[in-house]
Amino acid sequence: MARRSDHSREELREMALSAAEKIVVEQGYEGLSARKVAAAIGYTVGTLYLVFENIDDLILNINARTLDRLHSQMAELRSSAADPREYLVQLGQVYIRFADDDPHRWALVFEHRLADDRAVPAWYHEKVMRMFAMVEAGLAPLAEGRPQQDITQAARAIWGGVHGICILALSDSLGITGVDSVQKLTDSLISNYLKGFTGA
Amino acid sequence: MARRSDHSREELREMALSAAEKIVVEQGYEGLSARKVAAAIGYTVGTLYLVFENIDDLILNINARTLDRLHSQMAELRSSAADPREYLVQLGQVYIRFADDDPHRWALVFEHRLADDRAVPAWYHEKVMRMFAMVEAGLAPLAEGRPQQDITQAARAIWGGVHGICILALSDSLGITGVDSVQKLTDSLISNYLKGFTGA
DNA sequence: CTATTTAATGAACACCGTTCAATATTTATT
DNA sequence: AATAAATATTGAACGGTGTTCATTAAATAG
Repeated sequence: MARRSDHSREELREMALSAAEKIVVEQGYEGLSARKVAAAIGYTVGTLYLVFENIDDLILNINARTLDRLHSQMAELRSSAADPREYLVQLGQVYIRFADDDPHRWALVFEHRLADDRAVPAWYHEKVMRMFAMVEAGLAPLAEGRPQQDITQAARAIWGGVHGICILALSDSLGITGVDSVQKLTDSLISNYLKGFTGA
Repeated sequence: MARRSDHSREELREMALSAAEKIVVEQGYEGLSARKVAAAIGYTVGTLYLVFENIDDLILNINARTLDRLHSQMAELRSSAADPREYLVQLGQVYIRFADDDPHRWALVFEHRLADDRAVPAWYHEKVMRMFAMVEAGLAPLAEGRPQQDITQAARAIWGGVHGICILALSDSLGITGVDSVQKLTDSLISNYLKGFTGA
C-alpha cells in the first residue's frame, strides 16, 4: 500500500492532531504515543513522521491549539468590560474554568518540556505572549500615568500567580477541593494585588 | 552472584537515591532511568526493584528530599523576622533562588505526575503542607484578629502565586531573563498582595 | 503498455519499566 | 568438614516507547 493520496499532507496533520487531542483528553499525557495516534487515523507510524518532525513537534501543535482555545475564551470576555477590576477577576476565572473543564488538555501544555536547550518556536511563544497582552490591556485603565514597565510587571505577576494556583490546585497540593475554592483563591490573589497596585 | 550483603537495604536505598539525584541534577527528568541508577550504584535493575516499589516510588523519594532541602532553607530565615512583610518577601526569594540554583531537581517535583488516580502518600503531602504552614506563620502578625480562614487563604494565594511565577520564568514563558527579574516579580506579587490584604 | 515517480509501509534499533525463574553465596544443620 | 537450607542478586524476557529508512505498491507520465 502506497500512494493512496486519500488525504493531503494538511488533512493528515489535521486528522493526527484531532486524534491526538482526543487521546490526551481521555488518557492524559502518559496515554499519548505515536503508534496510537497513527492507528487512530488509520495510518502507520511512518506516515506520522512524514507530517510531524517528531513527537515533540506534534505535542507542540496540540498545545498551540489549546492556547488558541484559551485565548478565544478570554477574548469573549472583552465586551463586558465594566469595572476593570471585575474584568481582571473574570479573566482569572476563565483561566481556572478552562483548566478545570479539561485538565488533561491543559496539563499537556505544562507537562511537556522540550528536551535540553531547544527553545520554543517564535510562533508558539507569540501565542503565550498574546495572553499576557490581554491582561496588560485589562490592567491599563487602572494604571493611567504609570510607566508601561509597571503594567507589564503587574500583568506577569498576576497571570503567573493565577497559573501557580491553578497548577497547585489541580495537583491537589493546596488541600482544597472543587473549582469554587480555586476561584475564590484567584479572586483573592487578583483583588488584593490590585488593591496594592492601585494603592486603594 | 547473589547474597553479597555488601550493603543493607537501607544503604541500598540511600545509594540509589543519591545516584538518582545526581542523574536528575545533571540530565534532568528525561535522563533518569532505572537501569542508569542501578548501574551507577553497581547493581542491576532487579535489585532496585527490591528496594523501591517502582520508578514512581523512587522519584517520590527524591522529591521528598527536595522538599526537605527547600524547607530547611526556608526555616533558616526564621531568625531574622524583623518586619513581617519583609520576611514574607524573603521567603519568596528563598523559593526562587532554590529553584534557580538547581532547576532540574526542582522541576522533578512538578514534572512528575503519578499516574491515573493514585494519590500522593500522606507523609509526602505533609511535607508540602509544612511549607504553607510557614507562610501562614509569617502572615499571622499581619492578620491579627482575623479568622484563621483568611490567613490560610492568603498563604495559599501567595505561595501558589510565587510558584506560578517561578514555573513560568523557568520555562521562559515570561519573556524575562535572569534571576533578578524573577525576584522582582515575586516581590511585586507579595508586596502588593500584602498591601491589599492588610488594607494599607 | 511500460517506466517513472512517490505515498505509505513496517521491520529494525535502541531505549524504557517491570517481572521472576535461575543462580551463587551465605548461613544452619548434620 | 560436608551437606542442606535459606536468600541476596541477577539478567533474560515481555511489551511498550520514539525514530529511521529500505522496500513496496499505487498513481502518473511517456
